[in-house]
Order: sequence, then C-alpha cells, then structure tokens
Amino acid sequence: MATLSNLNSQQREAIRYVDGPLLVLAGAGSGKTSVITQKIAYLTEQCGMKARHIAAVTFTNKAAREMKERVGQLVDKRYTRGLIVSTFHNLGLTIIRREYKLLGHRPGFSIYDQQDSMTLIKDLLLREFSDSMDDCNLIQAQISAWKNELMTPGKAIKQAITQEDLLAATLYQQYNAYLKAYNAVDFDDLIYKPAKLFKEQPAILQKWRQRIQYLLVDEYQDTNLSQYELVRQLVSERQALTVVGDDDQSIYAWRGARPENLATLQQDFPELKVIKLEQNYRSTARILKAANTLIANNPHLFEKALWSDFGMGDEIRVIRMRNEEDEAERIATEILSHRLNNRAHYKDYAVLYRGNHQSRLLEIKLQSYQIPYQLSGGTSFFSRTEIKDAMAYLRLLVNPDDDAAFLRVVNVPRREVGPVTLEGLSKLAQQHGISLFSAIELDTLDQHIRENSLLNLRQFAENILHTAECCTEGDTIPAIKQLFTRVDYESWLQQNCSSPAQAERSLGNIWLLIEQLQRMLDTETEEDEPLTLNEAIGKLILRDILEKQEEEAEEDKVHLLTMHASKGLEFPHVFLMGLEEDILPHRNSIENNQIEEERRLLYVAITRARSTLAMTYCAERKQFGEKLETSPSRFLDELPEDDLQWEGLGQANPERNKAKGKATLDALFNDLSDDC
DNA sequence: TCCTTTCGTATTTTT
DNA sequence: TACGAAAGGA
Repeated sequence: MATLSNLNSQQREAIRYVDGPLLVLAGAGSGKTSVITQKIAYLTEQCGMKARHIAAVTFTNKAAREMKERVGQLVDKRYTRGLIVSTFHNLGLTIIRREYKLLGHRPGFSIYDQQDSMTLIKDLLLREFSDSMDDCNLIQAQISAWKNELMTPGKAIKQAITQEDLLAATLYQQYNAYLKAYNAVDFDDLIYKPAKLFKEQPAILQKWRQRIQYLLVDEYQDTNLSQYELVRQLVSERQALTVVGDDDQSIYAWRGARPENLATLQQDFPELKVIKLEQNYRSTARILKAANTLIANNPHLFEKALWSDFGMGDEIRVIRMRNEEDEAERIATEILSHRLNNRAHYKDYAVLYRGNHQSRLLEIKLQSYQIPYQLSGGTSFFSRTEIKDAMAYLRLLVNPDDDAAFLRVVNVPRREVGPVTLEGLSKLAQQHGISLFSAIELDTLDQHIRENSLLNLRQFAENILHTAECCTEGDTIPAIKQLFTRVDYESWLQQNCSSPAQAERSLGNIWLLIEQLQRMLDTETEEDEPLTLNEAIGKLILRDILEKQEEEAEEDKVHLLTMHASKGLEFPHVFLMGLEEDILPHRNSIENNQIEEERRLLYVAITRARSTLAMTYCAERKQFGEKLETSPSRFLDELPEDDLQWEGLGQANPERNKAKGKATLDALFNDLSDDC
C-alpha cells in the first residue's frame, strides 16, 4: 500500500475523505497532483473500488500523462486496469465514439480543430451571407461560447437582439448543419454533445454512471459550463466526487472558464466538504508573501494564504530599463552572471512574458551570448503546414465527406484546382446535398468545370479511395506511405520551402507523424481492442501523444514561455519581463475591466519561482515600429514594498532608491524624464 | 491558376 | 516591425 506518511494532515484528510463531495482548494505548489494520484491509490487499495469505475479528468494531455505516470508508480498494474485518466475532451470523445449513432454520426467522423472551424465559418460567411469577413473571429468566439453554455442555435436565434447577434446565431445554425453533413464534430462538441445527450437520454446517462462511479477533477477553476454540467450529471446522487482547484489561478476566463463554478459547487452539493491546502513546497516565503499580497487585491470566494518552511530567501528585484532592447540584454547578462555565480544550470532559468512577440528580442540577445534556450508554446508540431496537410489526407481516408480536409489538400500539391473549379463543385454538391468529395463522382460535373481540372479531381479521388481500401484491408501504414509518394508531396515541399534543409525537415516531420501512427496502431487499448485508424487520428488531433517527444528534449536550456503557458510549471529562477501598463494589465483587459484576471496571471507567474524572482519593465518601448512612453504596471504598487529591491536607471541616486512606495516610483520617473 | 505586391492590423490558446 | 489577407499581373 502506498504510504501517506510523507503528506501533511490536510493532504491526508483530502485523500481519505470519500463519503461525500469534496472540494480541495489547492494553492500553487501545494501538492495537488499528489493528492489526486494518492487518492486514486487509496480508492483502489483501501476502499476496494475497481479502477475501471474511477475517472480522473484534467485539462491538458500533459497533466493527464503525468497523472497516469504517477499512479503507475503508486499502484500495481493489475489494479489500474480500466482506470480513466484523461482530458475532458478525450473523455467526451470516448463517449461520442460509443454513442455516435444516437448523435446522428457515422463511424469515422472527423474532429475539427479551430483552424478547420474558422475555414468553415469564413466559407459560410462568404457563401451564405456574402458578408465581410472582418468579424469572423468574433463569430467563431461567439459560437464557441454558445456551445460552452449549452446554448442551442435555435435558442441563440430567439435571443438575438442586435443584427450582429442574429447573424452569428444564424451562422451558428448553418455551421452545425454543415458539421453534421461533413460527419464532423468540433472541439466544443466533444463536451457539448455528451452533455446534451445525457440530458435528453437518461438511460444512456445511467449507463455511464455505472461506468464512472468516482470522479476526480483537476484544475476545476478552469471548467466551463458544459464541462461542469457533464461532471454534475455523472456524479449526481452518488456525489462521489473530488475536485481540486484554485480560484486564484483562473486565467482562462476569456476562453469560457468559469471560476465561479467553485461557488456553484457549494450550492449544488450542500454537503460539500472543503479542504484547503495552504502549505507550499515550492517557493521562498518572500515570493509567497508577494503573491499573497498581490492577490489580496482581488475579491475572494474562499480565503486562502500560502506559506512555506523555506525561509525568506532573496529580495525580489524590480529592474527598470530604458527600452526593450536593454531589457532583453539585461536579462541575458543576468542569466549569464547568475549562472556562473551560483553554479546553476541554464535549465534552472525561465523568462516569462505576457505576449509571444516579447520573446523575439530576447531570443536575439540570448543567441548573441550563446545562451541555449527553449521556446515553448510557439508553433507546435501540429500547426506546421506539412503536418496539417498530412493530417488532412489522413482524415479524408477515414471520412471522405470531411470538406475542410478536402479543401485543404485538394490543391496541395497543385492540381490546377482553383477557386473557379471549387465554386462549380461546391454548387453541385449543395444542389445534391452531398460533400465535395462525393460530388466529384457526379456525371453532370463536366458541364460545370474544365476538363483538365476534372481529370485531376477524379485522379485525386481515386487515389484517396484506393488508399482507404488498402487501409481497411490491413496494410494501413504502407498504403499511407504510398499515397504520399503517389501525390508526390516531396516535390511539392521542395518547391515551396525556403531552403532544401527546410524541405528535408518538413519531410522528416511527416515521417515522424507516420511513425507515430504506426506505433499507435500497434498498441492495444485497455479494452484489448486494437486502435482503429480513425481512433488514432482522433487522438492525434486532440494533440495527444506526439507532443511528448517534443518535450523530451530535456536539455540544459533557458525556458522562454508565456505566463499562461507557465501554469503548472516551476523554476528555481524566474524573470518576468514587460511589467508595464498596457502589457501586463494588457490594454484590452484594461478596456474590458478584466484587471482581476490579469492580476491572477501575474500571481500565477510569481508563484512559478522557487528561489529567486526578478521583474523588468521599460521606460519606453517600440511598439508597431513607433516609440511609445510606457508606465510601470499598477501591479508593482500592489507588491509588498519591503520585499522589493529596485534597480536600474535610478542607480544614480541610491538614496531615493532605498525609499519605499509609490511616491518613490513617481519620483524616479520624474528624475528620468529630466535626464532625457 | 498562381505568384507577386501592397495594405492593414496587432493578447493570452489547456483541446 | 511583421505577418496574413486582398488585389493585380503573368
């Protein structure tokens, strides 16, 4: 039996409390993953619960992977059979897979990512409404928000007030209709559809309640309404539920997350037991004090104060630089000298920023000092064009009706199929109510499009169908390889890449993808059934599995990442850059009154640091090619003055530097503007 | 049909 | 500055 002895009393209590719904308020670095994993162990070993009746749900594949790993270390493999540890989306997908018929889907349905959805929305906007595409972003966000709120298109149309609402709502309806025609679901549907299904078909819900008898939810503050609904339905009267969350780390409200779900929980489950984990095992007391002081400016549902045993530690440095160039330079040299003085490793350092573009200058400076770095969160493997193309081909194999996939690769490599041809094809498809791919087979097609294009289209369709046939016969991987050879994707890459080396890399990526696919098809699922091609593709689209290989580069490199991407991670030495108004409270957030979320973002960033923390800001900054004066972030004034050490530019006057408070800051500024 | 130029615009992004 | 989307020429 796994021992609970290395845990504190709150953690132990959280693990042992199984008699009712439980909310664990877990501050940053308080060992929440331990609580979840040990609780799974406890449930199987001490409560005699079968693992196949336990489900732990997270938001990221990474978190799910980590959790699986740690459970594997705690519990003998014989007892983890059937245990569900997955993301919300993966769980939703599992449910849809089992119940696809009830949802009106055919096997082999596709999953549309945001890009696919956007393409479809733009297309509809143009075709059905001949409207400008200026606000396609807004419409997509609105549709996503509606799905997250479990709002049907019908309701959305009824509730529309302005003309824009009505347009978005009508488009929502069309969009769903097209998804259905394409035999596709989008990311939001992965939650929306199961939640709706459970609501409408109690018998199905009952079946799933049989399966999932104890539910654990991680990062609960990030759940949106549909996710919460799914959770609520699954646990219902049994109330066998543990959720772990921290309202102060809610930084995804702009994506529909509802931190108030924490409070709702208390209303929906009056029996709810609340346990707080306040001991932090990560940071120095000073860092925690800064974080606590900052976040005290936000209203709170549950009061909570992090503390640690680690002693005060170094002062928190606030460094003022003249401009963004100096800022990047300073961070680079700081890392260099600090590493030498402390015999630290590059990988012990992380630089966090608000927006991705902020990394650019820093990269240049790091390069010039030959400091190795690792940029996370940039263009991921799956957003590479060659991978998107390859995925589109794969999707077509399983689901030829997937128009988004079709449109992506029908002219890649070039087949002389341009807008005119597609227009003709699409008209015909619409008349017959069939997909673009099926429309290729129509006899009347030759009246609408050029002969040459038609031949190419038929060739293309033939290729896909032939490969698909080979796949079902079992020769999946060779058939796929052959497909890529036959369409001569390699030449296309060579033509379109800036350098031969780039083409080589791209091609390598495709082989990587195929290798991964092979590996997935070779492994069997927990149910002892081999993974089908479309299941494997589904996993790939949900970004599962492959990203692990990218991360495996455990090299000695400085970490560069956005504050959002830093959640859940920790580093001995942390730099936060660009602590300026309009950047850290971001301008749009200021305008939209979302200061509290920005404050939480800084809270998350601060609590990443184990032992040292430094923040930088600039007096002026070039933005969009123009020099702009900037002012320091209001959040700097909210940090405990006694724990900060101000540096940079004001050093000419150390006396004043030593003085505390906002007045000093202003004075510092006046000095500066005089100097300039 | 496809390649070039020009113009306009500018967070964060777990899946 | 820097990227992606519209427009214009071959």
